[in-house]
Order: sequence, then structure tokens, then C-alpha cells
Amino acid sequence: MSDLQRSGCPINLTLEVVGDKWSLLIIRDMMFGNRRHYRELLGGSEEGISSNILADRLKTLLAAGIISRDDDPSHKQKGIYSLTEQGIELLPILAQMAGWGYKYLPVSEELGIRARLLMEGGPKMWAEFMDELREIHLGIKRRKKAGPSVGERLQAAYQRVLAEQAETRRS
Amino acid sequence: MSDLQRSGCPINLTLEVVGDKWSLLIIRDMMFGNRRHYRELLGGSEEGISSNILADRLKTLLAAGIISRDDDPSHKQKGIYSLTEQGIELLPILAQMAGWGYKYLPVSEELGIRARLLMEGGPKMWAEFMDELREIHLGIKRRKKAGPSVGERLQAAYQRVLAEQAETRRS
DNA sequence: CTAACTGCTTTCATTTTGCAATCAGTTTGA
DNA sequence: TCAAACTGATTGCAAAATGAAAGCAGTTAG
Repeated sequence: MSDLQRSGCPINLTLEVVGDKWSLLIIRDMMFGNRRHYRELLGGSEEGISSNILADRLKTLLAAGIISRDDDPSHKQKGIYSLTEQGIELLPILAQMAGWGYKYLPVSEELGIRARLLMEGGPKMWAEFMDELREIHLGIKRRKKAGPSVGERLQAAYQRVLAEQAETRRS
Repeated sequence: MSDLQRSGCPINLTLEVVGDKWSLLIIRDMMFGNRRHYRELLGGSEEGISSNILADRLKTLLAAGIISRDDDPSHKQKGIYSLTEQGIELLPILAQMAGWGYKYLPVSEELGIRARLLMEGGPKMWAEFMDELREIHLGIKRRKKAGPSVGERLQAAYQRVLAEQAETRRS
């Protein structure tokens, strides 16, 4: 991670911060998988990031102000990583990327269902989800809405597909 | 550019195609700078891509179906690169990245003005710009709107800032 | 008191990047 | 006509980034 910038273009600057193969996947896992500890991020992702790369990216993201780190009171060595407001606002980028990938790339059914829902939900759903993330990561209380949260709905849809697949395989 | 995928996650798959430091900058130059030839892309960008990297990325983007290549009738060796529909639909990702970068990173004034306009214009402006790109790159005629196009407005705003800066420097 | 778990760091091989030089064909201009 | 400039690349090589596996020191649970 070099620190000299190539240009003052906003797209270029954004790419210099999160334009590698892993940073946005870490953010994704924090957002959609609610992973907050090093070990969760290490083992939880589909892709299997190496420990050295994860450590390096967490450091970079921390320095960039996209995530923050607090000690976990339950364990002296454990740290809890949280998204900052800046990190939470990466959601629309992730959502657009998910939508594009869903449309044009060979996405697996179970991992694509969230992308489809986010696409169908549009910016309004993203904003709601961001509010939920603010509550989880920043402790900012939000007005409770009726029914399940966006996070819950995404998770439920994912589980539903998994169940359907198990069903199909059995028959 | 390895070809074995890490997971069927739409975000991951998208990152595997355009998740490097250069691909999206090339797309950006084709979209906003209307650069269509190898030499234009090589020399035109703020960032100064190397010729071998550019050649490699063009090959990758071609293989991924994000751009296409045609011979230029005016010069037997010249090729014209165009965005495909798939490539044009990367615009919302770029727009979101530009918006995020504009908000949180030290963007230069002259290069940030387009980002600001795209943010203010929102998805509606993006859709209009994508229609203009379809006309330019795919030859799909669009219903002519009154007034200057989005591309022209962005370009004009950029020039206006440059002129203002020259003015300020003189006084 | 030991085994498992914590967040990393180290090591080293492989891959990617980036710069400069080069190349062969094409066109332009004297 | 013939050299210079321009076309889209490719090559060689050094430097940097990446990635897998092993290791490490402190912490906690049994």
C-alpha cells in the first residue's frame, strides 16, 4: 500500500483506498455477515483470505478511517472492528457492484439472492440498511420500523434458498 | 489475471473482473474522456498507465465483454475501443465511487466538479448519460433532449473550473 | 497446568506491477 | 522516394505486492 497518490480524481482516490481484491470483501463481511472479530473475518468468508493480508488490510482500512477498532471487554486480546460512517457509506458502491455482478456474471444462486433483493429494493432500501448499520456499528438509535429489518430480510432470504436447495437435492 | 474464481458471490465476481487499480480508470477515461484509441488511453489519463499494463487490461476487459474492439477505417493499425452495454452499466458503480471519493477524500477541485454534478444529478442523470453512451458506443439512436447533453454539461463544468482557477491565479 | 484460542508476524516462493527500451507495420511529409 | 513520426503493442528486468504455512506471545477455559 503505497501512500503517494496518482491523481486528485475522486474515482482514482477511491480506488487507491478500496481498489484491491480484498478490502471491499472485508467490508462486505462486516456489513452483511456481521463479522466483527479478526478470526470471524479470517475464517468466515467464502474466499479464504490469508491472515497476513487480512492484518494488512485491517490496518489500511483503519488508517483510512473506514473502520474503527475497540477492545472487547470479554477478552483482553480480542478487538471489535466497527464500520465508521465513512465505511457505512460504501454500501451503495457494494450494492451497485452486487447488482452488476448479479446481472452479468455467473453468480451462485444462494449468494445472489441478497444482490437481487438489494437491486429490487433500490436506494431506499440501502438507506434503511445503512441506518441499521449505524445502529449496530455506531450505536446511533434509529426509529424502529415495523416488521423485520433489512438485514434480517436478507439473511432470511439467504436461508430460504439454502433450504430450497437442500430440498431439491433430496428429491 | 488468474481465471479461477474464489466464490460465486456477486461482489467478489465483480471484483475479480474490475477490482484492480487500473481497469475502472480505463473505463472512466472511455466514458468521461471519450478516449477510444490505445494512444489516447495511454497518454490521456492523469495517472500515467504503462503500455504493458494498458495492453493487458484491454485484453482482459475485451475477454470479459466489457469493451469491444473494431478496426479504424482511417488507419490499418488503429483500433477503436467501445464500451459494450455491460461496460456502460458500470457507470453507476463509477458514479457512486466518485461520490464517495468526493465526500471523503482530498479530491482536487477541477477533477471533483464532475463528481459533484453526478451526485447532485442522481440516478436519473446517470440513466441519461448512459443513453448518451449507448448512442456513442453502440450506435443506438436516442430521443434528442433539449439543451446540452450530460456529457457536454460535465465537460463544460470542468472547463469552467479550469478557467476560474486561471483567473484566480492571475489576480 | 495444559490445551485451545486470541490477534497477529515471519518466512519465503510466486505473481503482479512498472518503467524503459524496443518492434514491426503504417502513414505523412519533404 | 525515403526518412521521420505514429500506430498498437511486446520484451526484459527490477521492485513491489500477494499468498500459504508456520510460528508466536499473551489469554482464557477446563
